[in-house]
Amino acid sequence: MEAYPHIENLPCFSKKTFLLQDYHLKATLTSGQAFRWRWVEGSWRGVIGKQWVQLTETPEGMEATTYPPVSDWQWLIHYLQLEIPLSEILNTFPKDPPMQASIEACRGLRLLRQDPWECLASFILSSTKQIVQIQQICETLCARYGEVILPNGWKQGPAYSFPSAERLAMCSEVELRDCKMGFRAPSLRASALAVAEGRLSLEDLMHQPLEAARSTLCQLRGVGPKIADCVLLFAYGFPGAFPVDVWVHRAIQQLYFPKRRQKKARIEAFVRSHFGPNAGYAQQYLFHYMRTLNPNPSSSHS
DNA sequence: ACCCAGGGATTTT
DNA sequence: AAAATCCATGGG
Repeated sequence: MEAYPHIENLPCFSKKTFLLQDYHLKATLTSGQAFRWRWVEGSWRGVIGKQWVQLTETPEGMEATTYPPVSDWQWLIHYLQLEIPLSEILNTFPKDPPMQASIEACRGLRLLRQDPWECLASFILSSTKQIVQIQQICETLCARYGEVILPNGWKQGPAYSFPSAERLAMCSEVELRDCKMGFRAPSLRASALAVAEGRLSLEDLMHQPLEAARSTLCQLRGVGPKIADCVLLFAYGFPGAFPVDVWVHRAIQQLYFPKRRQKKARIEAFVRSHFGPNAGYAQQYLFHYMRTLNPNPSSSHS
């Protein structure tokens, strides 16, 4: 019996501290943009690409730990959008009471810049699902079809990468359904095949105008305007993408038109004209504000 | 125009 | 303990 494992068998992590200002880590990681961050023993743990990541808040900012070790941290800076001028963005928001209240409620909330495939796949799975269930489906999918990143990366069990389009394209519809995704299975499979066979280039979308990228995404099965705009905003960073889900719809209705109910077209016209050049950012602040205001939707319809 | 198709935590009855 | 609710896309 050896008292200690051989030193060469110990996982080698790398750590780096980041000075942060105006960064609301919890709101950023739990506001329905990404589905794989978990609060474990005082830190946020997740997987970005093929890196296991642990983020621990400190008085000055944040300590990041990653496996396998890296020397260049640009990928993390980019994912977390650490270096964007947030206050300039917030200054472009409308100076109305709902937006100012939203800023007050979650100042420091940022839009992540996620991998396009993971983002597209996750939001195909998100339709008609609540955040908890989306998390569960993603977890199952990763455990079955992702690669092991770190054998004990979670509190219990290994951390997995998000499965590639190529890997998911090899799955049958039945295998995907078995991950509890129901009628979304054929949609996920179709998009995985389109990417794997090169019929859809997720890189190309980055260089296209918003409208063109949106119409490309909307041609995919299971992708409507809401899911398309989520991908355009959370993976590509199109500042004008504005996903309207029931929470945002409710926010607009209740905060901007409390007197009488507006038709859907009226709401759509309003969001297009009202929120300025960073409408997508504004949407994320409204979304989070609305959820903190009223966490249980069933008791709030009127 | 309506109804359904997974599902499972959360909330209401 | 049982029943209703949530959620957004496509198809009949």
